[in-house]
Amino acid sequence: MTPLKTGSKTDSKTAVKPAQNGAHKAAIRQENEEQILAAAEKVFADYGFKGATTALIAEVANVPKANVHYYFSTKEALYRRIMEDVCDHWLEAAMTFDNSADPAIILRGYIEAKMDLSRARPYGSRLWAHEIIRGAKFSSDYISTTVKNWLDSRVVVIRGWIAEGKMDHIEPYSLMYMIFATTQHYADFGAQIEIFNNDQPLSETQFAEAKENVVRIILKGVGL
Amino acid sequence: MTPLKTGSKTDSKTAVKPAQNGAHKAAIRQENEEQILAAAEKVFADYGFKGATTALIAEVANVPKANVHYYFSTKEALYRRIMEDVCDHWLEAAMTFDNSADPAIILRGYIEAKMDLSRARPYGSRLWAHEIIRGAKFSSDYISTTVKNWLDSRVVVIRGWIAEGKMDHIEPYSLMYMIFATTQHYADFGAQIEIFNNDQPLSETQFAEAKENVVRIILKGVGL
DNA sequence: TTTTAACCTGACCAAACGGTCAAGATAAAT
DNA sequence: ATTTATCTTGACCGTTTGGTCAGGTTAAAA
Repeated sequence: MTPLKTGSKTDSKTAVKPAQNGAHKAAIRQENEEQILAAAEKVFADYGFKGATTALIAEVANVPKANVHYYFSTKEALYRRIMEDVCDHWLEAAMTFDNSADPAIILRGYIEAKMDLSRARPYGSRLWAHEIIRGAKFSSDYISTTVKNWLDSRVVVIRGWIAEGKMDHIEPYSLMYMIFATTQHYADFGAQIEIFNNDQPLSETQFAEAKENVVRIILKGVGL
Repeated sequence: MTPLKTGSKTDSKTAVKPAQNGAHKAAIRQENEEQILAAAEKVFADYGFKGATTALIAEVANVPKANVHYYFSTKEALYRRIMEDVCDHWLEAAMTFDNSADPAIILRGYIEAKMDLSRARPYGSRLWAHEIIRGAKFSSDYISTTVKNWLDSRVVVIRGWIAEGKMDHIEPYSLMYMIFATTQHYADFGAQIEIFNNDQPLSETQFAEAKENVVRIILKGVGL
């Protein structure tokens, strides 16, 4: 049933890439790390840091448990590494919220970017949810510096729009929390939405419509 | 430091209530159950089902671990019991979404009720979040029957409003998901909001303002 | 007062936990 | 061909886990 993992993997590798200056070893490392990281992201997203087990991560990654510890010294190191990845992706979406264009265009772009991120990397969003629900033990520094600075600067931008009469007088933090909540909801509560949708995941069309609805309600809601 | 728990508790009880037909025993049971349930709700909310430990629940409840198992046979039984309580409270809030009045009044009432519930019982909201993030293992039946029926009936009501021209043509599910997400966010992501709020929990005034902002954005956003 | 039923809990257990390690396998460098 | 460095993993270890239980205490009933 189960083929000889190491053997077959090695064979296919050497067949494709004939040992060019240590490239094979590097490839092995990269592939295993990616496999373990992907598995860990899923398991941590399901059970949180405490509830996740290295044994399950190893099983999902399809490697022996000892190999997980060969590439990542501890469970916490693995968790932190994944949190970094999640934060990097969040920052990418955050970049779309610049100050170079029309408020409606900026907000629409940011909401759509966050919704797309939720759909593309639901495990990352859920992992973040676990992290915050538990009290942001590992990431309070990141939130109170990077994220808070970013958020506060966006709040200034929004206050500017309000002062210029471009949108309604809405407390910017409330608006941003609303965007956070709504966009991440489609990842974090995906299981619930799927049940409501007659046990079917949202289709691409449905998701696109949901995105458009969210954008429309929020933009109109703040007078844009 | 620590007073004799059983002794002092018993004394105060007998002093107040002189053994009227087994009332004392019943009171002990009720008090212990409540203490354990409150502790378990907090611990499960922090760590989820798998991550929570009966030892920690016992510690928070200030009873020996064996006593937890005396009142609740298994960890799962305890978890299910708390989930029932959470669902009951959710149903109460759901009741405010009836069909007897003006759409704006109904939606405002429902949003405010959900926000208030989030603030009054944040642990319940977080527990629910854990449950759904993990894939609704324990509550998929409840969601696919009770909650889905309720939601579908509300969707019909909203479609009625749209047909009558009372509000914009918005996909009702998107709107409801938005309300779910936003109202629960203030409980589930309370730790994050607290950091953004300069490490201070939202004051009553701030929370009231947030509530009003949410109501205004959504009502205006759907054309009410 | 005696009996009975409920409550209480320290001590214990098998299983699962995160993590270690020695010994072997593989591939790069010499 | 040999050495060296990296990758691989079954077996193992101390701790924590959910759950049990015998023996005790307390309060209600007889």
